[in-house]
Amino acid sequence: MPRTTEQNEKIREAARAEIINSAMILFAKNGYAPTTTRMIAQHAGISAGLMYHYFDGKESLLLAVFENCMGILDAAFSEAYLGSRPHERIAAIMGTTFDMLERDREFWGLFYMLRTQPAIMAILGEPFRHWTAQLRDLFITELREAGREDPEIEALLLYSLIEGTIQQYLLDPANYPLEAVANRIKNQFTS
Amino acid sequence: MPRTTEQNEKIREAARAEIINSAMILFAKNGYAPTTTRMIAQHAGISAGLMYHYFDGKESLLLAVFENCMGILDAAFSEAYLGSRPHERIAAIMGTTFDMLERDREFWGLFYMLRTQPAIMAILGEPFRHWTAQLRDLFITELREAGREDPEIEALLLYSLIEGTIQQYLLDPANYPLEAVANRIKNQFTS
Amino acid sequence: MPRTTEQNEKIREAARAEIINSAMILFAKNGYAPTTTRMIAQHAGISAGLMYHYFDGKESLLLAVFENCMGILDAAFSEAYLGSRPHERIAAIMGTTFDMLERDREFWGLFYMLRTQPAIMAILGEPFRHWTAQLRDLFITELREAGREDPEIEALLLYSLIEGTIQQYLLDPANYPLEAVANRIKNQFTS
Amino acid sequence: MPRTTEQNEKIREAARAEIINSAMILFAKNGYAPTTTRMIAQHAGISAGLMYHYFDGKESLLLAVFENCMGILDAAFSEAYLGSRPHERIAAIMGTTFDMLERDREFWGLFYMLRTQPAIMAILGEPFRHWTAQLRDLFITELREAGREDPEIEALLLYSLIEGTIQQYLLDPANYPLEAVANRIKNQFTS
DNA sequence: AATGAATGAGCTTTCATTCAT
DNA sequence: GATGAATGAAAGCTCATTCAT
Repeated sequence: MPRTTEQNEKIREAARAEIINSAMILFAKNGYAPTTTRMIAQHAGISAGLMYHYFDGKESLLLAVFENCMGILDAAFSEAYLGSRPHERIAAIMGTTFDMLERDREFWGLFYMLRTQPAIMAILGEPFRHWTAQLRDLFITELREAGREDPEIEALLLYSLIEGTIQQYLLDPANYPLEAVANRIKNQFTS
Repeated sequence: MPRTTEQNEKIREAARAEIINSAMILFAKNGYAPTTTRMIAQHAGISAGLMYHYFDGKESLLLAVFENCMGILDAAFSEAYLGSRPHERIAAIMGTTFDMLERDREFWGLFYMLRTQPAIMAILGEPFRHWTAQLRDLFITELREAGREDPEIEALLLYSLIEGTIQQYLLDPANYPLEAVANRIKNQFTS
Repeated sequence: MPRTTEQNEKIREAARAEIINSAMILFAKNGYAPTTTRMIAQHAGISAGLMYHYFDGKESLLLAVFENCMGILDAAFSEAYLGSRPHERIAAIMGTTFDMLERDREFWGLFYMLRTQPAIMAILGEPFRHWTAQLRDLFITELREAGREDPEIEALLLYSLIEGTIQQYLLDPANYPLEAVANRIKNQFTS
Repeated sequence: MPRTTEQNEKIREAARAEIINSAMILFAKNGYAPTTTRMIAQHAGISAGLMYHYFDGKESLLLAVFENCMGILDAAFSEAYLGSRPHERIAAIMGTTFDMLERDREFWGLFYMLRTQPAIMAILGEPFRHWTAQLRDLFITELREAGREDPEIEALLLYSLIEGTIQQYLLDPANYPLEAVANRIKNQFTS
């Protein structure tokens, strides 16, 4: 008895997700180039060839991985945004960010690994810049409404602080006083 | 009659430098893995095999490249440090950093590309962490002498600001107001 | 629909055998080092890469070749042993050996080529010494039961005669009176 | 002051001998293919390029090595031959052979390694066969003069015994009763 | 005679991808 | 949808050999 279209769709979706998930884990651990498609297939519990039913190739999978990253961040930031009141949004987003950072370092390692690769940015640079701009605009709006002067520059500073902090934390998580730094940043921008 | 040791030394030094330089340019442009040893040799104007007279292999060359990067930064920062008076050192180092950034984006792209690659940090992580710690200590000393309270945390914030700013500038150099941001940071930490 | 495990097993076994066979022929003809993996693949009628699905590398293939050699000899000697009565076993084994020698010189050329290579004996020396010892013990038992005095030394002499004869035959098969020599040895040890 | 022709000749001869000697040692230890010309040059204490003033290439050096081997054997056998009386020559040559074997295993390992290599025998097979024939003829003459019947076959048996014994000794020198075997062979052929 | 920097062909090996089943 | 045998381009690397000095 052949499967129904619906069942097939479910299988497809689950398999796709599993492949992306495996790729994320392995890319984060080893980097993009050193991770072979076979490693991904094995980790996902499928055969080497099946990957090509779901993705056009390794590069296509990479794109999906990056989109997945941005999707995860979007969801988290949207939730933080919607769940917070005006003037508290920056704090909410920062809180979410640093919570995620502590919970899932690999995710952020992957994220920064991807965005510093020339080959990857050549493909994904534009969507990423757009995504960045949106978040920055949100900061600007919040800072302006909070009555800060020069909110454009302030937003950039805030963005730099967050990114820089993430990177330094990742360099040596055991010894970095993430909480103290996070609090200091929050105080500075949400007074 | 064979060349003198001195002549050979000159040849060797020039060739080594040329190879490292070519590798830096190509790694910065394409990333480490996508850059082949043949590409490097061709760019350096030498044969494919000669690279292996000078380096044990591609990984060994990468190490040399990273050391070269740190050497360049050390030289620049040392000069800034020695050429400035106490209380002005942070400003001097920041000035040097942002000047270098504008003059040679590729260099910084390479630098951040290297330090976000798991495979690379597995080799170079320790020296890099050490190097980072030294710079941070310099910041702490300066901030303490300037009478700032909590200089340890402040130093981390400063470090984050600089790193984050560099990365955002690199994401979209044409539209990033580097000077304005740099000035703002300087004002904040050298009041 | 994918192949069944059984089908795959058949394919694998056939391919493995074909690769080993090709390697034996080419190693025998050219020696180990001068035979390239490409030559083996071409002779086996497969692509250059497929060899690496079946063997870990060239050295691993060499090991398989040697094991195959010993397996062939074991099978032949076992048959000779089981098919002969006590006191006739030495003659049976010698007969088998010299028959094989005339039928397949390359096989023996390969065998002696392998066991005189230092790099190869570094890997295969131990199993080979063990294999040799077993055959010698069989000789000793037979000679003792035949009532010869000093069967240990006699066994060594017999072994030397057989090996030395094989090597001299291989040096110039057209002119070597193998049969006469073989008969003489048989007479000497099975009187 | 330039060197005299004579001095040059001396230097040349010494250098040639040193290169051959180094090659013998390294070929014996590693085999022909795995030994690089650089290893030989280094062992001989000369530069990589200089070897090509003395030999046309690696293969040419190999030829010289084999000729050197045969020369060493010739010298030893000639001495044994000339220093012994008729009817004692086989004993003398065997004595010399087994003495040399115990004193310099590597030499014999090299010798058998070379003569079992197809690539080498393709070049050196003919001279070697000739050399072998001469020794065998000497055996025949001696055996005939000693009144043995069928001296041609006896000579082949003797040759086989000697070669086979050498090879088995080399396989496991520590445990092989060389002296006992040698005595037994001597008794058998010089009664 | 002597050096060692330089060459480049060709090696083993890897791996994204295809395809018969 | 699923398998894994098969492909072949291209990678890193070695090494006999050449050549300017």
